[in-house]
Amino acid sequence: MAKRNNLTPAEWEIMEVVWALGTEATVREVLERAYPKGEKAYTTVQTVMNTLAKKKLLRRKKTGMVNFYRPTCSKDDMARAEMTTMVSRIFGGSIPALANSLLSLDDFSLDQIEEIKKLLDEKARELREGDP
Amino acid sequence: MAKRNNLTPAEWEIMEVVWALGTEATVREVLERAYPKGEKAYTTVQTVMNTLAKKKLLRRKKTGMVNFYRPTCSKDDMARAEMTTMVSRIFGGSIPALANSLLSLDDFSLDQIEEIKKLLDEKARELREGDP
DNA sequence: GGTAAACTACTATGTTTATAGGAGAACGTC
DNA sequence: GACGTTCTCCTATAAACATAGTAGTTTACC
Repeated sequence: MAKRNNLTPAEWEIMEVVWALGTEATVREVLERAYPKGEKAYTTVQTVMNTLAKKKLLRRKKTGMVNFYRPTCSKDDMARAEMTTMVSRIFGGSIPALANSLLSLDDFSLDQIEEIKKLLDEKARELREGDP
Repeated sequence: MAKRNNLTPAEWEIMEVVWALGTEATVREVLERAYPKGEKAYTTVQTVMNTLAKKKLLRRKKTGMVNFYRPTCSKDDMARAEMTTMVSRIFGGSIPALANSLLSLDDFSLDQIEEIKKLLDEKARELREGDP
């Protein structure tokens, strides 16, 4: 597995847009999508995207004079990585402990609980069949 | 000013120990518990604890010449806050989305699934009794 | 072929994080 | 009552983060 790269809030904001844009994106595209009212400068976005490239979360390829950036991993992958970090830092590696905290976040309806239990059963079945 | 309070890794490390120590703690106690082999300097721990006090996560009270620090919130509270931040930043505010990501973590075991199902049952019982 | 637009690369500033050293005050002990 | 220990407070450094300006290069158009 790759190395431990956690994203800053600004980096997340940019990555969200890159993921949303699909295959690849230029600085200008990201800028216009993320900050249509000019909330950030072109060069700011550029700098963030370059540090993301340095962190190997975007791959940069120049075509003509323009750099195209393409994500090296999916948002799901990144989310999982972030979750893993959180589980280990905050919940001592215990996913149930996180789940417990999650349960107290919001009031869950009985329906939601049932639904999650179904998901868990499904996952359990997968696990049993996957490596018996 | 808004209460924008997320903990850095170093701050978490210190808070963990303070919580573990119980009611209140001095810098030296935390130092000895957290870094028994002198991995960090006394003043480093002190600085972190002071920034935690500035962030209102520890309350500082001087008795004689010694400062005693006591947490202003529980670890659970803090974990919840962190989770909330994460849910909104990464999962667009959707707890189910987070749950889904959680389920795809690869070190998810059958035992853990059982444990979480128990938690869900408990929560469901609470809901039925508390909210008829 | 000159000019404006868009782009890149490099650099800069201010802030936060992480770590720690030094000066000086208070306390216990002999 | 001087001495060493332990504490606080203030200050300092280096790295990372957030934001952006400048200079110079390429392209597109008239």
